[in-house]
Parts: sequence; C-alpha cells; structure tokens
Amino acid sequence: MSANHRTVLTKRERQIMDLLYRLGRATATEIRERLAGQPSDSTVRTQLRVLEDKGHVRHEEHGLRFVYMPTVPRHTARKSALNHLVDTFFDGSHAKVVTTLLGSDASRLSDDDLDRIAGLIATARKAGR
Amino acid sequence: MSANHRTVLTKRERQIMDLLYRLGRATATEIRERLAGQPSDSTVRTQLRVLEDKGHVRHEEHGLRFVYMPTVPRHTARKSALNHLVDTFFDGSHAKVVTTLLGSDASRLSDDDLDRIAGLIATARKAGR
DNA sequence: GGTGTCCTGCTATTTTTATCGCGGAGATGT
DNA sequence: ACATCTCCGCGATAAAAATAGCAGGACACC
Repeated sequence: MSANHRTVLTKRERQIMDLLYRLGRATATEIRERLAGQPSDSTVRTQLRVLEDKGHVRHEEHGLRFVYMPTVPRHTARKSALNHLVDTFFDGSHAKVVTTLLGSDASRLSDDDLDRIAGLIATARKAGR
Repeated sequence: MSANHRTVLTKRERQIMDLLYRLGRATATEIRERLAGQPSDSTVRTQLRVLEDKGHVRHEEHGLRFVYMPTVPRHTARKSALNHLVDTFFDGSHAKVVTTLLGSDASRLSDDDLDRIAGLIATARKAGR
C-alpha cells in the first residue's frame, strides 16, 4: 500500500529522485542511462514502481510509455533540502550560506544577478525596521 | 579493507554523518540518543566502525571512550553538499539560491548580515569588471 | 497472422544493510 | 579480591534493498 513520503530514501532512490529533479521528468530508459553501474532496465523500472508506491513519484502515460516525475514540486522539495543543509552545515544561518555563495569564485554572478540581490537586500532592510 | 570515501552512504550512515557535522564530534552514546528508532548501543557502534572503515569518520580516544568525528572537514563537506544541491535544485545557479534565501521570511537576517552581504556584492562588482 | 520491437509488471534471488547478543577489558568502589 | 559499571568489538542473524529473468500486451511491418 502506498506509504507516506517521509520515509528515508535508499541510496538508489535518492539518485533517481535527484535525477528527476534535475530533469523534471524522465522515462525509465532515460534514467537508466544516467545511473552509475549499468543497472538493467527492469531494475530501474522496479525501483520506479517502488518510489511510486512510496508516494515520491508519479507517472503519466505519454503515448505508449511512462513518463515519471516527482510528486513533490521542485520548489517545495528544494526548500526542505536547503533547510536541511543549512541546519547541518551552516548552523541554521541563512546568512552564512549567502556569504559562502557570494564568496566562492565559482559563483560568477552576472551584473543582473547582483542588481537583483542588492534589491532584495534593500527590501530586507526596510522590512527589518 | 578500508575503501574510498566516494562510496554512496546508506540511509543510516547519512543520518550519522549529518549528526556528526552538526555536533562536530560525538561519542557513540551521544549519537544513539539522537537517532530515530532506538537503535541499540551496539548497533550504533557497529555502524561507526563501518563508517570508519569506509574512511568517513575517525575517532580519538578521550580517556576511556571514543570520540568520533568526520574525516572530511566541515567546510569541505559543506561545499560539495551545497554544490550538489545547487545542481539538483537550482539549475547550477548560485544566484538563484541566494535570492531564494534572501526572499524567504525565515531568513530574518540581521543588519550586520545585510551589511556584510552588501559588502560582498560590492566586491563582486569590482572584480567583475 | 506471423514476427520483431518496445514497453510493462510480476516474482524470485542475490547482495547489502541494519541490528543486537554476548564476552572481554579496563576502571572504580568496598 | 571481587562485584559492578561502562565502554568496546566480534560474529551471527534478521530485514531491507538491489538486481534481473521472464511473460504478456500493444504496435508496426511484411
């Protein structure tokens, strides 16, 4: 019977969910192609069925084949993932994450991005007082 | 035989690693107290031994007891965790994460934080041109 | 209507994880 | 010296996860 989502995901299940969140939607074959360890098609399908049973994914029938996608919308899932990460690695401080991101060379933010962020800061300042 | 770190962690292993990253360091008993499902002491110790064998944790002997801690320093681990999250949920865009964080009510950044972030933006602007 | 190609979902099996009982080693107290 | 307490790890077992073989249905083409 279908269970709640809150169950902790297994290794493979997480890999698949990550893939689905990156791709948005995918067929069993597309997923298999991107998984490490050359699992068989039937393996991946079994896993998708399990994930569906657990309530993490659903599928639509497109023509002949099944297209799978997460049940929890991306922006919801990412919010909780982000919170978890903030709690685990950044002592719960959003500011620390922001400074880490801005400080990293890898960010390479465009001028537009910088403007947008500056705008948000201005807003936060107003709201804060 | 001790394996490399890159192996994917199991459910429990991840829970334990998260705990260790939150706490910095902990004894088997401290960890057990915080794990869901009332695992026995011996269970937790076995798992710590496995994690140690896999190279994810190490222990120091403090007096009579073992104190466990991650082998990979927090700031390194969190960088890769953050990258993974950015790739999976934010299309690889650091800016999107920042705007999400700043936009969220939950952030509640202090004025100091805002100043610091504003400073980083100024720096980024200079570097950018 | 036979044959080949995709796709699906069982179900069974192997492999990995998770769990814990038990015995031992040092400290401590009486 | 002996009972007791606390912490350790080994080794065995139970439980869960990962894997894949196989049969069946829909379609397309000859």
